Amino acid sequence: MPTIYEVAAAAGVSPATVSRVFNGANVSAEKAEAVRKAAKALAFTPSRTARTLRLQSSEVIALVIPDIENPFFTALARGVEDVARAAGYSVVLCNTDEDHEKELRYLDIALSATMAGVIIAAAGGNSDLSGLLARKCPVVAVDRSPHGVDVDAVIVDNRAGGRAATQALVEQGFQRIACITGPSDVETATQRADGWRDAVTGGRAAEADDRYLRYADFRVDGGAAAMSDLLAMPEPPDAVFVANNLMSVGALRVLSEQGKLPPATGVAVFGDLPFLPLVPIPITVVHMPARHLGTTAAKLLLERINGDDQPARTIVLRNQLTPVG
Amino acid sequence: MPTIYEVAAAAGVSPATVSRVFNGANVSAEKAEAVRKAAKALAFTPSRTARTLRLQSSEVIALVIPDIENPFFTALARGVEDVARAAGYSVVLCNTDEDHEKELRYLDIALSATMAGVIIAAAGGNSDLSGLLARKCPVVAVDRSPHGVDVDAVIVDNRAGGRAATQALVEQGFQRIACITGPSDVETATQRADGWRDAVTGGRAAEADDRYLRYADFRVDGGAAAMSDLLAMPEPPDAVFVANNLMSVGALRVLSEQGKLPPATGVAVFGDLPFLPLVPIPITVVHMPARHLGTTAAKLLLERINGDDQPARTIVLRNQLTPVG
DNA sequence: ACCCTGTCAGAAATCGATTTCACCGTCAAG
DNA sequence: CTTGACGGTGAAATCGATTTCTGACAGGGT
Repeated sequence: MPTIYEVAAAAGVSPATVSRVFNGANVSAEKAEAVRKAAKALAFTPSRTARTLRLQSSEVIALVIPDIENPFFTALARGVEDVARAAGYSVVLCNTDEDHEKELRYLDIALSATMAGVIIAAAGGNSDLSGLLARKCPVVAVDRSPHGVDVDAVIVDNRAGGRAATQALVEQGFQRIACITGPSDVETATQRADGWRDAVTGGRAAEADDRYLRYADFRVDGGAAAMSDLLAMPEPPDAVFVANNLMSVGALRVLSEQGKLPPATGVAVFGDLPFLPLVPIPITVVHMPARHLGTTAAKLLLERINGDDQPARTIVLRNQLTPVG
Repeated sequence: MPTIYEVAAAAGVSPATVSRVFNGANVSAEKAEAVRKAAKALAFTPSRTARTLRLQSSEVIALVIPDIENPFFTALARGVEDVARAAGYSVVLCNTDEDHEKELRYLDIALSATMAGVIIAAAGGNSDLSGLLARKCPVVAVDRSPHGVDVDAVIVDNRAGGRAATQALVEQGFQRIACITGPSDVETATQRADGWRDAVTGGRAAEADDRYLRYADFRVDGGAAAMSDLLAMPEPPDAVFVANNLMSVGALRVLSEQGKLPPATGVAVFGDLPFLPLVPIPITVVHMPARHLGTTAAKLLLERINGDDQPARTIVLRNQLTPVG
């Protein structure tokens, strides 16, 4: 790796001048030309590390997500990426696997590498953003807003979505509507379950319908296990609201195995499965604007990076109910 | 961000001693204790940037992939991640979107941030790894081995897989077997098509069967467009070999729309669709060991990082043919 | 003539951690 | 009693780019 000093020597100028050439300061035309030629000849690339150390900030933003194998989060990542790179920033993806330890490690890296900012879909429960906030590192929460800390957030109305999805099942005439949701320490999971509870109890007081509620892990196998469990009940449900996309794959798989696919069983899902709609199975889907969540979060973050310090905002995007199949 | 100097001052020692405490060198018990206490009190985290600058290397490896929304690559990423973090490395994901410019930019970053190494599934055509190689930055190619450069590679036997998949269709009695493959400048695409050609021509000389060959883009919509195109032929194919997972989604979607789903049409796919097998559609799948590709590539890279400099190796993993549905 | 302003460019300080070098004790071997 | 080895420590150099400070020089106004 050639350095700025070698370029300077080759061009017969000082390192300061080389730096100025690359940063658009006042340099005479001849020297600028000489520097550019020397730089090309040496295949010089300025060291980002040195630059970051000196400037105490880089043009990299960290995107911290809990499950890289979930298409929802990858679509969201694309949204973040599009906006970020248009503004000259690079995005590095960090997969926490819903694990607080991994999450903390990545946040630590973001901080000690003085990244420009962090967009985070927090792993379950109480993510520790105190380090970032104490150092005034710009943070935007997306999809899930971490417990108790006051940061910009871009979310959807999980309760309303859960309610609408469940309501659709009610209107289709199903009687015993179960709910498979995510970990009880993940906000989106409990809120979607709340929406389900709203709809099944209707105006009436809540009965003991939590018999039909299952907490799983937002993953395929968890959804399958919960579905099996529900179907094994003495009085099994005749419909199910599944609180995320991956779990619905597991649930449908089990229903398929037991010959109870829709329309025999009512199914409503929170979130899209981009690779699902091959075959006409009549299910209800609450569409998640994944990419928009990402672009919006990225825009907020860029504003913060550029010095905006108004009080934290929460942006709630709409999600649409669409029957599929 | 407190620095090592502030910790040193608080603990009443020199910065050198603080560094030694954190790097396991010889320090007396009392001083070590004092340093640790001061560091805790100040919430000190050593600056990775400064460390990287001084050591001229970091514990971060870059994983460069062409499509983050393809489950194959995210599974591969999980494999890389597992191995890397077990060895104390962090992984940053870089999505090139099959775009050479983006790819080059990320490789440039990897270099100028002195990352420990790069694992790359090259965007189509001739990826420029010369910068990395000139600087002796460890590189491992995965899934696709870049044109002309001699680096470690972990791949599957695309031609054999394509042949086996197509052969299965032949044995099922289909007569006019089409092929939808990826961009013609992506090695895996042409190799899989070669395998298809092997099987359809059997022992005989190749006829003009390229009428049934379509180059698409390895994405859902491209697969759909190619399938539509094929079905609009005067003598449409009665079976199709689709060279990657996402395109098969598009193809199946079109077949579904036209009421020609398997078994009416024969379908064989190169690569798994984790979210596909909900409904029993009889298709043939060439299983891709995505995660294994990732773990293997990561292991090779770690060996290189640790100084192994034997000649470049190519590891070919097996892929299994499995009928599904 | 004199001063002021502005442009251009180099020397040197700076960012924060690591590491070499030098030095001081202490203890064991000769 | 000397020599050497070794553990412990700090001062200072180092990694590579940026930026302040400073000075040289040119041109314009009075």
